[in-house]
Amino acid sequence: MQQIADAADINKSMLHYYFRSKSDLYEAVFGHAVERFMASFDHDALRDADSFAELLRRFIDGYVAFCQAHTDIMQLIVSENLRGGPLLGEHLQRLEKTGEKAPPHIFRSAIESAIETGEIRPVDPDQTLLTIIATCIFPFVARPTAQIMLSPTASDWDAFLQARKEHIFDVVYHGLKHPAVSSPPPA
Amino acid sequence: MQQIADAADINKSMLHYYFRSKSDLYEAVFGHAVERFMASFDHDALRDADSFAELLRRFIDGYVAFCQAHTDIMQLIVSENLRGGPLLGEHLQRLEKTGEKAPPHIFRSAIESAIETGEIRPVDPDQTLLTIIATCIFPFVARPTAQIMLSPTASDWDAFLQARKEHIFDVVYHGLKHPAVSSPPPA
DNA sequence: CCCCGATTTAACAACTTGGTTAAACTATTT
DNA sequence: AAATAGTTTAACCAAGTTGTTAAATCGGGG
Repeated sequence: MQQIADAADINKSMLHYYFRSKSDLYEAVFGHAVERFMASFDHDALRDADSFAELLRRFIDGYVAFCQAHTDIMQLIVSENLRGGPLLGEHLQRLEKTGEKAPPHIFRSAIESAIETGEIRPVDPDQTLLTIIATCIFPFVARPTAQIMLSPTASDWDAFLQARKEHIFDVVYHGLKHPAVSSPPPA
Repeated sequence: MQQIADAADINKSMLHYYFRSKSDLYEAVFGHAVERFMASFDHDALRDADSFAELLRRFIDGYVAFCQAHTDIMQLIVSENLRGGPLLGEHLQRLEKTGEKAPPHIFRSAIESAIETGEIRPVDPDQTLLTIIATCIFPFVARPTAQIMLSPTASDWDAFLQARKEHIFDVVYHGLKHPAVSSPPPA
């Protein structure tokens, strides 16, 4: 608490004044992180995409960029997940009530639409969503290992991420789209 | 240390007797976890696969199964990664010296071969490896969130993982293989 | 001007932590 | 039987933890 107060350039007593206990403080911080994290699913560029391919590309770009810019937030959320995440329940359900639709649900329904129009193969939307998120987030979660085992050194990390966006889109979209046809498959 | 000693059903003094300090103990445990984790890349079933598709399928099955059976090991490794992983360097390099080839490298060269034979498209092996690992591990890293936002409740978690193996193979292999041709592409 | 909330300061209490120490006891080996 | 390594017990210490308390200080609005 002392260190937190110092870093925030306020007084330790003030911390207890506004946040009764350390766990209260953590919960507040975590709630803030969850909101920002969820909001990252839902930026304007996603709304005016004329194809699923375009939507997917923008989603990947935005998502990786968010993790890149706010590594701390992402780490906090992953960390809470690793712990078993007792707080996740409350906060996620709170967001589902507040916003009409939780951000990831938007993308999921986009997947379902794309299946109906025949742009992509019939896949499980949940699994697909998880796959996309996983490929975007994981480099940040396992960054030290990735940097040791794969080629990228710390210096060209940004370049690696740039290439990653393209790779994810490339592999995932090829993995989802209908093979060699652009129209819906035979019923 | 007291709790650890109790859980191990030994005496607290014994812990300091064998492991001088808590960080020594942690390092030993972590090293053990790394070895087991790396070994999971390298099981016999991988060696006699007659196609990249079969290799990929077996790798995914084995990897998800490992995470399922040894969640604690995986959590420890991910956790250390999140912390910035100062220990990862030593242990990973130690393994690279010991074993002739680090396990993930085997799979990477398999990707390269499959590219040469034309079974799959020319993709970045590093990125591809990271993608496959990410899709396998991430459900465990983000399990609480996944269970809240996606359909699976705790009871059918195993069924979800079973379906996940198939989904990963389905999407990733479709994403990698050459579209509609089984022979190498025109030079 | 005075009051009141926000803020600071500093000391303090209760408790947990990692780690040490010394003495006694046990089992095995020589 | 004697020596030795492993093991237990229990008390203890220094440092760090969260959290509390009370008094002093500051700043603005009625």
